[in-house]
This record gives sequence, C-alpha cells and structure tokens, in this order.
Amino acid sequence: MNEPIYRQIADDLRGKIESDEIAHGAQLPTESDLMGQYDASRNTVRDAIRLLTTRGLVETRPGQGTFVVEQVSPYVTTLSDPDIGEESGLYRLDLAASQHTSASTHPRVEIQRASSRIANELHLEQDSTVISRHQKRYIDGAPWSLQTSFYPMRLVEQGATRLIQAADIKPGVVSYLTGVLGIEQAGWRDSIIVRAANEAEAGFFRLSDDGRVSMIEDWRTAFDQHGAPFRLTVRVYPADRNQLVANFGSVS
Amino acid sequence: MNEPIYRQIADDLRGKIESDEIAHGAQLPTESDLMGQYDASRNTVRDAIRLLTTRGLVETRPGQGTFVVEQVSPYVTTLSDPDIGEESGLYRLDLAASQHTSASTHPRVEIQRASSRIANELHLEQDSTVISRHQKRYIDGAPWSLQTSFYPMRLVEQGATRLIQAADIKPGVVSYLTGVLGIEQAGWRDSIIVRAANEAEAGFFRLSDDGRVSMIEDWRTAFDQHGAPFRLTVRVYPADRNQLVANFGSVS
DNA sequence: GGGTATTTGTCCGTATGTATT
DNA sequence: AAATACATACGGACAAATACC
Repeated sequence: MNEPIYRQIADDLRGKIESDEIAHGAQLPTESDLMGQYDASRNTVRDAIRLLTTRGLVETRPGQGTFVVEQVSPYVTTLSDPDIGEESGLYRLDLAASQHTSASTHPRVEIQRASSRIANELHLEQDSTVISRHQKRYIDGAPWSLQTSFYPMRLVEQGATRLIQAADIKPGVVSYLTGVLGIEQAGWRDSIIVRAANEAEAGFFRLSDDGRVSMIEDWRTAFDQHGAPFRLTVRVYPADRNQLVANFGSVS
Repeated sequence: MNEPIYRQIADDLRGKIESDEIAHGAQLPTESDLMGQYDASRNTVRDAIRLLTTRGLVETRPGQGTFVVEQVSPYVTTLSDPDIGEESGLYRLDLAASQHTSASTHPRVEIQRASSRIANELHLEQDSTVISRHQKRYIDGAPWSLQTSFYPMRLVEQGATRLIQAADIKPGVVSYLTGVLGIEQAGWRDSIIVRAANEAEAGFFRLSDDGRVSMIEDWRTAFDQHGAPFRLTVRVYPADRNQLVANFGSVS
C-alpha cells in the first residue's frame, strides 16, 4: 500500500469538495457513512477528516457532523494608511460592501517595564517604564483583532497625561501628541510574522483549540519628525480571515 | 474529568518546553516512556504529541523520536524596496549575520490566458494573453520562495521581446522595460494573505504533508508613471521562517 | 423540560508496517 | 540482522454535544 488508506480517503473527499460535488457549507457523510463507503474503520476515517481539518477544508461540529468550510471574504487592513483615529473605532477598512461597523473596547492601560524587544523598538533602555494601552477590536460585533500600543513614559512626563487614562483619545493619539508635544508621525515601520495562536487569542477569536488557525502579528513602530520612535503598536489578526495591503509610491 | 487526558499531557509537556526544562532541539521521552510517566495509553500519548505538533512546538521523526523544534531566525523581506535585480539573485535580504547566498532558477516562461483575478490586477480583459515567468528561489541552497511574474502581452508586441525568453534579464526586468519601452515603476501595491500550502509547495519547501505550515502569499502589482499596471508578481513563502517588513514615510 | 437518537470526542487495547540506528 | 521508535489500521466502549420529538 503505497498511499495510506486515510490519505486516499482524504484525497477523494478533497476532490469532491474542490469539484463542488460537496458544496461549501454542506455536510459531509457521517463517520459511520464513510466507514461503509470506504470500507475502513472509524479511526481511519477520522484520520482522513483530521487531515482535511488541519488543511482548513472542513470543520467538525460535535453532535452535528462534518461540514465544508464556508469561504469568507477577508477583512482588509491597509498598512500604508496612517492610524487616523486609531482608538476611536474609525479604523480604516476596505471591504467590497462597506456596510460594516467596527468598534473597540476602551483601552486597558498598564504601566510596565519594557521587554527587550519593546525597548529595542522604542530605543529605550531595557526595563524602562512604558505605558501599555490594550484594546479588543470588533467588526460587526465579531472579534477582529487585538491591539496593544506602547509609549515611552517620557511622553507622560512631558505632558501627555491622557495616555495614562483608561479612556479613548479622540480624534486619535497622534493628533493628541501633536497638539500637546508637537510630535508628528513622520513615518512608520511594519514588521509582520505568522505564528501560532496562544490560549488567550484562541479564546477571544473563538478558534478551535487544535491550533490550526495561525495569527498574523504586526509590529508597527512610529517615528516622529526627528526620527525618534514614539509608539509601538502590536496587532494580532486571525490569519484565516484577514488580508494586508500596502501601497508604495504612486498607485492607481 | 474536566480536561481531557491528552490535553493535560500536552499542557504539561508544553510547560516543560517553554520553561526550557526540555531544551530546543532536545528529544522528548519516547511514546513508550510517556505512557509510563502519565499512565496513559499509547494513542492518548500520541494525541498529546499531535497537538504539540500542530502548534509547531515539536516534530516527530520516524525511527528517531520526537524533538522540540529549533527556532530559526526568519528571513526578512522588505516590501518597501523596489525589486532591484529581481531575477538576478540580488534580492534584498536583511539578516542579522548577512553572510548568506541567494539564488534562483532560470525562469520557466509560459504564455497563458489571464485568470479573472490576474486580468483584474493588470487591467486586462479576462482571457487576455499574458506572459508568465516562474522561478524557484533559494537561500543558502535551501528553498526560500516561489515566484511567478505576469506581464501583459502588449509589452512584447511593443518590443520587450526578452520577456518571452527563458533567461534571466539583468540587471532587472524594470531596467529593461525602462530602456526598451520607457516604462518606469512609479509605485506598487502588495496584497498579503495566509493560506494552506498546496501539494507542489509542500514538496518544494519540504513541508510535512500534514498541512501544518501555512504559506504567506504576496501579490505585488507594479504601476508605471501613467498609473497603468504592467506587472503582477505572486510570491509564496513558508510562514514559519519568513518575516515581512514595510517602511512608510521617514523612518530611522 | 425530558427523553431519545444521532454524531463527534475521548480513551483504551492490539497488531503490523516503516524508518532509523 | 536486530533493536528502537514512530506510523498506520483495526476493534471496542463510553462520554459529550446537538437535534428532534
């Protein structure tokens, strides 16, 4: 037997799904049915389904059955846009049908010591004090992303005291910093990796805890007009329903 | 039993890995050992290991054992750099220790009819003729990314005949198009999604065929000085060893 | 609300195959 | 060739979630 049985079953089912013989959202035959169809044991059938599950083709629902996953049009985040109103729920979002509402929780504000990487990004000494502002963000009531922004404590000491208040800063933190301290956002750098979800993320985004859906993690460091970093924003998105877009130079 | 046994075992092992009680690269106890340690059946132990595997913490090697995965420093691709010498192996790469060599195969050139999405990106009619130039790219001899560029056939008709030759175009296609047709790259748009690897990709990148490692797919559309798209480049990277960086505005 | 049937989830035991040392 | 370790495949039993009457 060159190819294991469970792979043969998985390949056969995959063909039926990709040829639309089994439609999106439709239910697959039950494990019991598949045992009969392929003359295999239940565990072998389940191995086949698990393969399709980790590849994101199907999902199982206890008590109901196994279903072909529905394709969802992804949320699009444009990296080349500055964060206008980044805490006020006005976050820019491109969607084919733009009738969507976005919202975010009030920030949870913490005073922390900078980890090695955070200190490095903000050009601070390690263990420097930073302000952390954490928010959960939703689209149409569904969890969309988790965001934490870090600011050097010097900004508060210089007068930007609203940074340590657990309230939205409207119309945006950058506008506020410009008004209070004259800091302008001259540029930013996004650094993007894909990694497995941790427990908190799996809970918030309601991911199956088998670790199949990975996370897109975006570290954005913002620089002022003197080239000094003044903010680090870490955003995490579920990779299966989000898309990133970046424009450079002149695009139509 | 609130938490299933295999999850308890997985959590316990995860703790030992994250606390470095079991070092990176080290071997886990064998399935037989774990059966004894946790007084569980072999299948239950294997369920626990599978959970850690899909989360990317460990990998199994038949005949050898189960090992904690080594952390590899990711390859960094800077999206905000134009593709200087994009076919000549000079692709820009940021690495801590920059003593690395990159190389790519000679392009495989095909004449194709544009799919719906490709036609849309290049502002062509569907089923228009496009040139496809496909390359495999390596770093230090290891597979790094797959790249396919699409060009409208009108570029060849207007004189850029080297596009349909299966040879590198040095110092770069953009330079060539500028010289022959006066086309300059005024800007570009990157669109990034994460998806499961297909069979060809799993083979090229030597991924385990359990579909655990997903792919980063980057669609880059380049625009000329008149705002017209003249090239679409689709790149695919394994998500577990690649990082994207983008700079906007003025960054230090 | 309760009970029952259906369906997937967990767990066990066993046997054999394949890869590596 | 032999020993070790993971991979595949079978069988059975009970639990948990869901749907339906």
